[in-house]
Amino acid sequence: MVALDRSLISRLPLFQGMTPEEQSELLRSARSSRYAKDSTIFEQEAEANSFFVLIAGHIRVVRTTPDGQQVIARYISEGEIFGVAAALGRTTYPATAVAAVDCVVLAWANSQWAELARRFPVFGATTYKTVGTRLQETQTRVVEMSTEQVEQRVAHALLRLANQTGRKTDSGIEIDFPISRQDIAEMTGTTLHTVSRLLSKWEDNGIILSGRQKVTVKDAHRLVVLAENRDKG
Amino acid sequence: MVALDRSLISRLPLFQGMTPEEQSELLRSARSSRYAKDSTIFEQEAEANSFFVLIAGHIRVVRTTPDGQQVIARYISEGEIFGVAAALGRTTYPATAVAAVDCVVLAWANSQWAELARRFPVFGATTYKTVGTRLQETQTRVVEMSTEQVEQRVAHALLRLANQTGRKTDSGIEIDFPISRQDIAEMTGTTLHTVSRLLSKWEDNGIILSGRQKVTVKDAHRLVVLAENRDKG
DNA sequence: TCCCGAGTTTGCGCCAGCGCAAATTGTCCA
DNA sequence: TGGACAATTTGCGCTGGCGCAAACTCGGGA
Repeated sequence: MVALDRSLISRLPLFQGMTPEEQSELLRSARSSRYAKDSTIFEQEAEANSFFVLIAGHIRVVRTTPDGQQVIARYISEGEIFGVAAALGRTTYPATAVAAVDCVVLAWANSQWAELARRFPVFGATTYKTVGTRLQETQTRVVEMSTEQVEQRVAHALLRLANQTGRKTDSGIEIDFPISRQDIAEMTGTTLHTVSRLLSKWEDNGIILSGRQKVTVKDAHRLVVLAENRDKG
Repeated sequence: MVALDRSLISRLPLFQGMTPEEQSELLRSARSSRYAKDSTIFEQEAEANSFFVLIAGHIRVVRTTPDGQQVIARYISEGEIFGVAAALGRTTYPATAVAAVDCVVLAWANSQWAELARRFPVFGATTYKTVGTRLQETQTRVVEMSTEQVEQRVAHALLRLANQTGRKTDSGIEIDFPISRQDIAEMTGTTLHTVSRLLSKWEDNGIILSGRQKVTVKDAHRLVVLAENRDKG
């Protein structure tokens, strides 16, 4: 359990449009915890008891196939709600959530969902909207997997990461958490080898900078061209 | 506009748990229409004014890429709600909905959503649950596209169609609406040529029967083996 | 009934990207 | 400071499935 200042959460969009009193009340009904890098918040197939809001850090949501292959469903950023499929009728978590860096998380029991959604309509509405948005995004991903080459998909993935979690540095936009070639492969449906080859090429071309578990986008514009073009780069 | 008997809808799960009076009221606030085979219910990118429930028929939901390629997002069956992404915060439809056969559809103005969800909590709850389920299903599809071979994906797609919309005939389970090789290709991220080759092979092996825009699953069990096996069939 | 066109089948060549293997490099910990 | 290990890079050969092209075949409308 972690003591949380209200100021930590009042900056998050999810809690905008609530009075300070409401924010405090919402906070009181939650329990908060820290998760160390690489620790698991919840496990696929486990009984879903809680839903969560990420206060600080980055979380990787992973689906594992029966034969052990992993696919990254999405990364969760600060202020996002997650583990809610359960609040929408599921009884088990459909994926595993792992802290990509040290994280701070708020959790509520699922049984509180109806009550909270009633008391804080903004909260409920935002959640439904979020789920709708994720459905759209996931369908977009299906379209990409169906119609694009690997190079385009990887370019798209990097651009998305840079937009959502990018941190401006003097050499470009750096992805804000450790991410391996394998991770990128699991986001795009390819192998770490192919990702490595692509990143090497792009680094030679001055489009990105990369190191161990690190990618910096130097020239987003050219990456967009790669992502959209149907020809070779 | 089509005159609708309440008995037409009272059998649908979506309207279970409502009193006959509520059902009638819900019906009165909707407008109903018929759509001929191949006609469009709504178009991708168009302003989203309404959401819908399919009363009879089958609807194909399609996403088109900027360069004109199509991907089938899903098929809608009787009793399902669709075109709701708008009710969840979007202002335009993310896909195009086309009648796969002659259809009967109920429609409500988006502006009625909040009111209806308030008056008929079951209706709202079912919808949110549906969206959650579709998110799961779509993510499953991403996993399949990432980890499975084309043959397995096509087998999975056929099994899903057979389960959801299959009609028992004396020779097996027949998919209940006209579906072309091209359609199956757009569901699985491959080409009609590859689908055709697979179906031919499976027909030779006695697993399916197929004709023009028609597929009948004769031996679902062997299809499951193909869908799950990592080896060749 | 015949004809036309959409839907389907099938052959052939090719290549993007995978699988395997081995070398290389950065990082953390003792 | 020196391993030791994890992450990354890179070479090489192979193949699943795509693209193209052509032939074929239903089914419905004139």
